[in-house]
Amino acid sequence: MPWEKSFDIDEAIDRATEVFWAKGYEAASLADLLKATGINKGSFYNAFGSKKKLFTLGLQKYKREQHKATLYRLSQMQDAVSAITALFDLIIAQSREDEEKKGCLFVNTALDLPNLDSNTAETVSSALADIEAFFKEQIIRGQKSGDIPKTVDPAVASKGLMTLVVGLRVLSRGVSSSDELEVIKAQAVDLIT
Amino acid sequence: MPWEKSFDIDEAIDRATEVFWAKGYEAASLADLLKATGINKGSFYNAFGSKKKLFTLGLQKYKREQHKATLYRLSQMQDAVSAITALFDLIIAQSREDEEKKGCLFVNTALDLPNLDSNTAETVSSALADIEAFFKEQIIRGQKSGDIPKTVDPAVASKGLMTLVVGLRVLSRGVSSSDELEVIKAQAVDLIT
DNA sequence: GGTGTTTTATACCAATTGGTCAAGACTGAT
DNA sequence: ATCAGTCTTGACCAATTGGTATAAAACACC
Repeated sequence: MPWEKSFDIDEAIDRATEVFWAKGYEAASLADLLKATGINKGSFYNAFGSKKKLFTLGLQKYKREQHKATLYRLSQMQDAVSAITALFDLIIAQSREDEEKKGCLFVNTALDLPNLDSNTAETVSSALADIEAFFKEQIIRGQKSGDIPKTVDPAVASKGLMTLVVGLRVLSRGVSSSDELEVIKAQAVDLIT
Repeated sequence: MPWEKSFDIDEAIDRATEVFWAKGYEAASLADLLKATGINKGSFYNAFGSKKKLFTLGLQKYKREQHKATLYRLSQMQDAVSAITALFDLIIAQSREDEEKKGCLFVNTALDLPNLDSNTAETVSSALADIEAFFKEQIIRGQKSGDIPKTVDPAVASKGLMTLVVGLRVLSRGVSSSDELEVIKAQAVDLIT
């Protein structure tokens, strides 16, 4: 009976998320979002209700489809040290290709948390907790297989590695070059060997 | 001959900087700045010329009066390890007292660099470079006095410590509790012992 | 061909954005 | 007392903010 939606809602969310990602929630204007998604203002509010709802939607979609998927893929690697270094390599590669210097959606949002709602805070916190948990699991796995010394404290080192990731993504937005990011990766490797 | 300014310009800059600090450059509205400084719009433009100029002014003033002064004070401590751990203690203490969750002015600005001018980028980069240089000097000093093992690479570890500081300040804005920040400090100490 | 729905386009809204300007208020020197 | 020079004040500006409303047109199913 009804007319099917003529635009791909999922793709519209992705396009909008990229705008939020690059500019931040506040600075991403409605005009920006409409241009990026290519849909009309009326359709926009019909489909998403408000700017904030779309942001929340995009954040959760990203977490589900990109973030978790990436961590899972890395956790399937043969050995723990490879999995850990692969995450750093991935981030550095992304930074190198990231011409808009968007950085990381979660880190960008994390720094903006005091100006956002508690709902968002929880999503971001749990995303970062996922990264920490990934590191912790890999460290324990590495210790079982003998690749990582028992002297490393998984709880401490995993939080340290997560913090390095966060810092890395900040620096990648205009402070440090790829070469410098490699040094940080070297430091991360030092932590677990 | 002229009528003296009825407000303290230095204090106005400080007040304004706190607003930029808490909200970011874009999100800090003119109305916010006027309310915080307590001066009138006309006087504002008469004194500072524009929002951007005031931001630049505040950033440089902060760097000069707070940032550099703190690093210098810490570098005067008796031993290198104390100096390094004192910086982390200071940051954690600041985070605990920071009820507005402002975080760090430079880190906040660093993450916003793609949306700001190259002038700002340079100021922020050099502020972070100062932190890295501080760590490097202290590590070298610690190695001379035998407090820090020679196996530590000053160039790598100093960048690692700086990255940890940056990450810490992001997490302090709503993700991690003070206790968790202490764990990160423990990781930092591990790096140089 | 209706019916129900979604699209587009446009106009509109109050509030806020950063910024300007002229008029008046004040001071110190003459 | 007056004058020059600076400061403060408040009105004013166009543009933009997120969001609503409304019309007509486009479409799919029965």
